[in-house]
Amino acid sequence: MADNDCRANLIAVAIPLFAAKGLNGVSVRELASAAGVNLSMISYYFGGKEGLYSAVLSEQFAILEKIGEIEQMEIDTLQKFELYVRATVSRYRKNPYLLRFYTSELTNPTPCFETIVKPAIKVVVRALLETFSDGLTHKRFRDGLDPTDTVLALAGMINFYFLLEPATAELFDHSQERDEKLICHIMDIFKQGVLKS
Amino acid sequence: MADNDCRANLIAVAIPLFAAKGLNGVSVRELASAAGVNLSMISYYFGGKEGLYSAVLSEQFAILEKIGEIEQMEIDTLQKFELYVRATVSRYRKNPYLLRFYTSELTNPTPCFETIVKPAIKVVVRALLETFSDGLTHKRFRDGLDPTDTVLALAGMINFYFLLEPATAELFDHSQERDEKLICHIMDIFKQGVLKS
DNA sequence: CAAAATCAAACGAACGTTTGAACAACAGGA
DNA sequence: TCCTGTTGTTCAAACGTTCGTTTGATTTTG
Repeated sequence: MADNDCRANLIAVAIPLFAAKGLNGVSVRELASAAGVNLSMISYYFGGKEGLYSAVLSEQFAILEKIGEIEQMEIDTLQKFELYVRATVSRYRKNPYLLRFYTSELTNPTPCFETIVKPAIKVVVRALLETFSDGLTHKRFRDGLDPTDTVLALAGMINFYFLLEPATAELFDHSQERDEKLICHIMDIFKQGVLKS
Repeated sequence: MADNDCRANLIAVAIPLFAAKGLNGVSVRELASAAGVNLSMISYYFGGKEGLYSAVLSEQFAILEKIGEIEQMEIDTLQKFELYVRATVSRYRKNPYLLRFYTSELTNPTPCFETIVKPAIKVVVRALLETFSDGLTHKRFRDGLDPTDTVLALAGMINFYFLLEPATAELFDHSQERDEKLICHIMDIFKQGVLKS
């Protein structure tokens, strides 16, 4: 077995298992046999099951930090918001497990919530809030909008769509082919609402 | 101890415990000692830990079924949507644990997901979809809106706000006093969007 | 006194972790 | 080239603990 195959294998098989069943739903024996390694390797490389879980979460949420860069770009405010939506969709497509860890930690937090998840979420929220205040100074928005409610509304629209997928897969078409339409619809509702003008 | 105190006590203490830690995160000993009863009472009354969890979920999601009634009302389509948002907010305020079970089952499903959670979600989604098609026939909406994306957008805005609370409580004011403002903001964005007209 | 409810105790199974031996790779000294 | 000691990995086995459930006796109820 090559240099870090054992360690890398464990992380690779741990991602879908932890995502599907949560930290308490997977045993070290299940993880080890799925990776084809001895179960003591988990303690050897990660200091225990929670260490492996923590390593998985660090890797997963590192991707999320890049959202902060959008705010720095020299583009229109609404394009920034659209970029955020597009980045979120492609992130969930590339990594179908991130949202599971995301919401699992929100509802049933482990020690990783405070150290890994919460800071990552704050980075995203702060970037969205700054983008909104950026749009306010450019007078792109109508009056009376609350910054918090507005950015959470946008984030909610896109995140909830993927969160609900396990329950509504038979009801709706959640396939990747519809993503472009979905993005346009969400941005349309965000920008213009649903009323007849 | 009165007639069903033991059984009722177990359900009462199980709600916050299961909501916070999930099915696998709570032990029967923790449940029994929190309820002040013998741990064998769980098997006696519910046939096991999963039976108690199933009883809790049945009770929690029974509340959700009432959403279907909104669609039957003889009011304006947009008032129906607002009623849905208001019912959702007051439901989460009255029962702060429902959303935890909701999202916990979505991300880390137990056997209860197929039997209890999924059907309850479908009832809500179907009611929202019918309300939307109701609005289409009354020509209340602008053209080109996708039914699915539109109702999921509304549901996402309101649900995500509460889902994110554990992570953003220090960043935002999630207090009950802001609920009325929140509802108005969400309905405003849903109806008119954010752009300057 | 029968039936239902409650209890302390024990059950076997599964849990996460640790142990000490076995193994591989590789260095420097003869 | 061979030997040898070291270091880093891997392994089967066992560790003590906790798990969910069951048992059989005891108490409460009608």
